[in-house]
Amino acid sequence: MVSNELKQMIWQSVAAIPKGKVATYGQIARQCGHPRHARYVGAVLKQLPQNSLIPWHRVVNAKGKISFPIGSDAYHRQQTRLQGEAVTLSNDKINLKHFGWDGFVSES
DNA sequence: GTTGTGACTACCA
DNA sequence: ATGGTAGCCACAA
Repeated sequence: MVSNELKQMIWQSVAAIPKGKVATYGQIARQCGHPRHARYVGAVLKQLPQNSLIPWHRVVNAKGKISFPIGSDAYHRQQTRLQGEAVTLSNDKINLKHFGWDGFVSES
């Protein structure tokens, strides 16, 4: 059964994202040893309970944007959480550089 | 076993 | 830069 262990690793990886930084689904998947499972990362985050301590809001797509339709409730929720972590957005785009597991990866 | 789905990506016009 | 397309792959029905 792959999904259980993968879920654990995903939670662990997401939880390891430093405050004020963000990572992409692809990075998380890669870090877990499953480079092609970016979508599954999203699926797992979706399953997280609202009271979860996992900082799911620090996970964005490869374009550095929130992976929700702009203006949607979910989008606004994540945006709010990010701003609460001192992360800002300019024109729906994350400003801070992405968190890289071996340092930092330049964006923009 | 087959089909549809998706909080994704990379590539190309 | 922006939008469309084609791979991708676990999961649920």
